[in-house]
Amino acid sequence: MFTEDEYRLDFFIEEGFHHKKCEKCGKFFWTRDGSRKTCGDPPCDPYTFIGSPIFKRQHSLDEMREHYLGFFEARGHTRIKRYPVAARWRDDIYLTIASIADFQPFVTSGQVPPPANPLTISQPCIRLDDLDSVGRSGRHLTTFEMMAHHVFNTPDREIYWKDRTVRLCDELLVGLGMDPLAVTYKENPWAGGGNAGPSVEVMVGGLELATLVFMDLVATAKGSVEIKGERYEKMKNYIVDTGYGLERFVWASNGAPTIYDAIFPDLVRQVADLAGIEHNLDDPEYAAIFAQNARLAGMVDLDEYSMKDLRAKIAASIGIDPERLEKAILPMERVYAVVDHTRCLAYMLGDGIIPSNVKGGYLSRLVIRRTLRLMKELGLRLPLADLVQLQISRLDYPDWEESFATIREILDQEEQKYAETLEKGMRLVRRTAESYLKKNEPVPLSEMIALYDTHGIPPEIAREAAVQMGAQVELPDNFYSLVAKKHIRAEPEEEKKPPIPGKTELLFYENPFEQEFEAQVLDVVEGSVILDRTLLYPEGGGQPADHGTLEKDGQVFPVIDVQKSGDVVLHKLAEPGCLAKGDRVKGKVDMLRRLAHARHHTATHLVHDSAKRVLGKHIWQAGAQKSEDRARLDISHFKRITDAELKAIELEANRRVMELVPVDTQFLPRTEAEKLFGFELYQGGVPPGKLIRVVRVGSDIEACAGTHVTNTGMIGMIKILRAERVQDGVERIEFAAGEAAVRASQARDDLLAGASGILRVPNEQLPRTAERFFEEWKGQQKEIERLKEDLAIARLKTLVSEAETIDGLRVIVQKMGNADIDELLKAAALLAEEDCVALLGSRTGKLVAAVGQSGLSKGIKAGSIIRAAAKLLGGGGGGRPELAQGGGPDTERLEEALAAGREAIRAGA
RNA sequence: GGGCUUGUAGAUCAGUGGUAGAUCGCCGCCUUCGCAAGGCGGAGGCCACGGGUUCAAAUCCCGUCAAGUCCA
Repeated sequence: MFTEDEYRLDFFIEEGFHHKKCEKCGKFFWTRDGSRKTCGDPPCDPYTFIGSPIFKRQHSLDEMREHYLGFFEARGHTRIKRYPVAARWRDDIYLTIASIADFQPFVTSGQVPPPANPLTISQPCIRLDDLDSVGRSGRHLTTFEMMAHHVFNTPDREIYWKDRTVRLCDELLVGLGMDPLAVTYKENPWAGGGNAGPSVEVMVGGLELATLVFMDLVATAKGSVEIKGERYEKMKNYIVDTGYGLERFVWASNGAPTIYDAIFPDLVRQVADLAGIEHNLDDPEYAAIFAQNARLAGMVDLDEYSMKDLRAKIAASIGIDPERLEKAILPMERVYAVVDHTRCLAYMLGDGIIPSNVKGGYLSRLVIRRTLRLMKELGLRLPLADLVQLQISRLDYPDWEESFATIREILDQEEQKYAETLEKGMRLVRRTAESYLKKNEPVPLSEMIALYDTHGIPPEIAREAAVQMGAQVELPDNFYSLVAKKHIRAEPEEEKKPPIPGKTELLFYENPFEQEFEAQVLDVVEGSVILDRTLLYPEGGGQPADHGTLEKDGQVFPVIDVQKSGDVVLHKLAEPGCLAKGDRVKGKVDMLRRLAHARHHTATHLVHDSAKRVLGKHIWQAGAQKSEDRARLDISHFKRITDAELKAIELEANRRVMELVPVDTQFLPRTEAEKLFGFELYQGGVPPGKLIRVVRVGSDIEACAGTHVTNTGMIGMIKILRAERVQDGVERIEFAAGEAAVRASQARDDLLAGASGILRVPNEQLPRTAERFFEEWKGQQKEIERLKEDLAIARLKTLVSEAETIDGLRVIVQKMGNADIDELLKAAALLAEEDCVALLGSRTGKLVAAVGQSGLSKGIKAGSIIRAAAKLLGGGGGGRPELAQGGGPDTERLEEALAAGREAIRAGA
């Protein structure tokens, strides 16, 4: 924990702040108000700002954002554009959950300089953790803007630290008209994401307006500071990480009963109107209900508190019937949630998150389906896309309006998909309910979990349908946590190897087609050779490692793998231990392999660019892998790529090849590159480092560390092989480039030639002929069926006439030549209809027995006959009493088998 | 990335190793002035694909493809 000194700032002393301990929660805080006894945070203090705003003037979201950014700009901060809500630069989170997330991990770790220092930003963030509380608590949002000022201090240069941070915050608040006595700064150590530090929560009127974090600790095994069970030690760099809730500032400025009424009153009104709900906050009695609801909901954690208890408490405090309260408030809670969720969707889809059943896309689908359910409950009949469009037209992002046609298509499709899922689900529910109804049992919990977990039917909907059919349903309150329990499992801890120190000079960027180089062995680590310089490309960015050789004193050692670790390149030799530290070697690159990789790599950029042209701007790379003979590119797309689109992409890509476009590569400072080209640079992930390599092929510009050809003409040809759907929302395009493309085309020719050769027709007639053959084959199959039946009928007379009489029954035991099992079955079944007992066999080792009415009444079972007979063929058999089949491999013993069968019949099997 | 589920007639689904079924839809006939309903008859299935186990696979096992769903 942190000592009091961590928080004893000059500012607090100069301003005459009192350092106090909260009477209720025991936490320490700073206040100008000598009479204050509590920390200011609910539940120690209730909301006081509802109906009596904290600030002197009411602000809209845009006004407040501008005021904030302008304030910090005027005080030496550089204004930074927002980052996307899809955190594509991170592999640990899907959504941007805080402004500091923009700068993790490379800026916070010091590997990359910040875009500006100090800086200010208003970052839209999405958090779905409290989804259930949105609309109900009066304060939870899925989407909010975190306004922030950040400082990245280094050992060489401190810009400012705790004191100025708090001063700026205080100045901002007082400047907005806050009563200086109203604010408390509550001490609350912060930890998260492997970092920690002292922090203060800024509380006014019971509302947490901001959190000021002083990140100066990093998690280590043997650190000297312990916070929340983890050990930390001091970092060299220390970071001011602030977060001011834009929406809360606006709420505080107008004192509306809920945050939703404060930040988008117009949309709340519109949606309420559409749902036919009168939402008149000018009515004091009505407004009081919502105000009291928000005040009390603000005091409790909804997760731990049941809605029913809360409602009862609120109803009691206002003095109305809980049912009346519920009736007044429930529809509005849904309206609030719909308005919030549609704003969330505007951001998600606007920033290119394609709904899917996995990863980040799943989160957008989750919100979509939740919103659709809410809309249905409210009786809203309009398309979801219309509501999202309202949100988009309200936000100042012109490019979203441009791409709205795509967003609408995605939403309409999702709406339809969900309707289908539910419809399918309802049929399943009805079948399930029916089967339990028959058994006179309630539908068990395990079925309800399966319906939700496996088929996506929310338990509430399932129950309603089942109850309608008269079935009982078992559905406990903690349903969702029971589902969650099914999924819990331990995360395997991945051990990260520390990077190897040192530096290998990379020669392949400057001289992409040099084949030979000289170098010195710096070290040998675990059988891998580290050189001071190399032409061999280490695996990375979906491009496999170069192969080649290292030569010393005329001895040649093949290199079978090349990997990067930190700034050094490790060359793995086929026979380790041949080279030692200090050796001078001559290296050589396997140029054919390298060229194949380079062609595929540049081709990947072209295919990506062409896909964007053909399919739309929502296309993002979701992964890529190259090899010598093919490459694959995964792209985000919301429906299957059609054959025609695939051809169009192929043609576009080949046009770029034919245009002989030069491939331009250059190293640029990261910040400058981002400014010039935006986040579209980062298709293949975000590389670390101050300088990033920008590869430009015509209109396609990407950050990429791979080796490329210098002109698209060198690719020669791109042949798309196929597209497959790797997940909902992600399509994979496989293709070959250069020689590999030629070979792939030839392989297809071989397929075609092989097929048309068999049918002895020219290629052009292949489809027609294949179809004719298939149709004829089907027809002949039917004809054969019919003939077998006719044959069986024709034989019937002869067979019946050869019947012997055993124990008063007509018994037929016969060989039927090469007849197959179908023929035997048909014949035997017919004989049974004639009231015979039949045992028929064929030279193929198949046996069929059938027993007619009289035989059955004597207790003769076809299965027993078959078992007795088939045993002699070294096989087995079985079936029903009236018809059974069997057989075995010892076909030459058929006579004996039939005889044994006859014996079985005689014995009354 | 992990879990669960599904693929059978045009549609919805039965079918737990032994001759592939039901309902709706479709076609024909009967009935009717005509339509709907009804009655009788019929067509329509590489049981997703490829392997394996077995005397025998829609059914069991493995893989591939297609799809649904929950979670991180």
